[in-house]
Amino acid sequence: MGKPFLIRNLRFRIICHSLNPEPTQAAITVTPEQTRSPGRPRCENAHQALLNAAQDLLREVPLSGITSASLAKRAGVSKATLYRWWPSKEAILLEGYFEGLKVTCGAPETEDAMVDLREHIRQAYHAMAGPDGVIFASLIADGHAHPEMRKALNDELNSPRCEDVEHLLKRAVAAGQLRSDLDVPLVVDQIFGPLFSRLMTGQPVEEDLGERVFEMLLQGLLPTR
Amino acid sequence: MGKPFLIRNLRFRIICHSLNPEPTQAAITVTPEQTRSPGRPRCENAHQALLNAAQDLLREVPLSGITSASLAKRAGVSKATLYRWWPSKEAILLEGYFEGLKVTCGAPETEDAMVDLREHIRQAYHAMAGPDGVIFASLIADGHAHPEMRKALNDELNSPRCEDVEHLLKRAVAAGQLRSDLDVPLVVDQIFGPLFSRLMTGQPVEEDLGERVFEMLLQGLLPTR
DNA sequence: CCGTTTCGAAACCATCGGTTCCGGTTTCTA
DNA sequence: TAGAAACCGGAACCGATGGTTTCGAAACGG
Repeated sequence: MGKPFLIRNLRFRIICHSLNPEPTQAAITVTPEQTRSPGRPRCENAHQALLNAAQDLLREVPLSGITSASLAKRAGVSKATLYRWWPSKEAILLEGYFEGLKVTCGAPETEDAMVDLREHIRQAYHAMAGPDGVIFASLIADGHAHPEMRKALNDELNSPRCEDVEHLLKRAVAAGQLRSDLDVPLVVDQIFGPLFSRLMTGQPVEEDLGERVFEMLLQGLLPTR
Repeated sequence: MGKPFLIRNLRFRIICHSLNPEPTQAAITVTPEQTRSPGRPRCENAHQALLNAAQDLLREVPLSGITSASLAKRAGVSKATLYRWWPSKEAILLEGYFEGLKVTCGAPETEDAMVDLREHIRQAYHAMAGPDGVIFASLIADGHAHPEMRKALNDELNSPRCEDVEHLLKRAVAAGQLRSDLDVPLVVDQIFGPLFSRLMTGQPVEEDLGERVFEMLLQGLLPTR
């Protein structure tokens, strides 16, 4: 309950996310080779095996079917070890998920904010089409029962992504490419809202959904004036 | 797992929903007084007490904190009785939730489809501002682990509401009040998307969110031409 | 009075998240 | 070389929970 919810670290901007095989370079560096404490050093194997197991299981079984025992077993590690390094099942699953994210540091900002915006949205939606979206949805759903998890997901994924889009929107407004009286945060909700509604009600996220959403948003619903 | 997921009944169009005290008239009528089977008659008290307990607990404790035991205890009823009439905790919670919905059969269709649309959206968002929205969100989230629950929620709440809006949209299009080339289902996602994104990420749903969403959708993001 | 169905209480079972204990191992330091 | 310190795996363990079963008692109709 009141337990801390530590994710080992991660400090990078995530935009397009999708579970991918190659691990990211997000390892801790606790002051490089500081007075190494005595005793047997932690077995990095076990650590990585657990994180890999988390990623694998997230892809293979529905979140509700993953148990602490199955995690440990899959990693070939004892449950005790798991709980020595992570405070909860959610914590390790989330860290595994984060570790597997494809970190695509958003379209490299061309001169045209609208181009960036379009590409950004396309990528975000694209990453959520298919099984990866279902995983993300499960985690978000689980956040309802585990506030720390929700916070981590918001802080590390949702908020950064929203801020990026806000930034692009403001650029576009400044360039006169969008209305000057936009309620920017609301536009962000408009952009990603359909993604959530699809994911949370179990409807499919088509590949081109993001583009269609954005196009419709731009034009508006009123008849051409 | 493979258990049936029966909700006693309910066959009404729900538009604006929010837990309210007065129970709806949704009782079964098994062919009025058909050959009454022998044996002790079921205690309607216990039934209603359980449904009430479900509604009360949904309002008082987070979904994840409601247990089958607490339900039974609150209703002053044995757990065995609960499971005699409902196949799972989720089933009774959902039925209790449905029973408590304020059934407001959508704005009585004026001549102006746009007026109806606006009112419709306003009501839907209004019902989700505040604690009722959190309850709905919890149930949707829980649907991720319980497919039958998701289906029930979609069939009884989400889909009908979407169909209503689709209908209104088509009317507005026919009346020339909206673009004729609209992707209607996508517009529906646009309209309710922000509601989901707010609910699922734990952000507040402001009272006027629906109106703002709709207004922005109508105008579009492009500078006035 | 009997058969049938319900009810409540309590015991019961399996699962799961999480902890604890123990014996054994790997490292550092003295 | 001897601790001390930290790690590991295995297994027992705990408490909570969803769900079931058993049993005796009530409520009905015939």
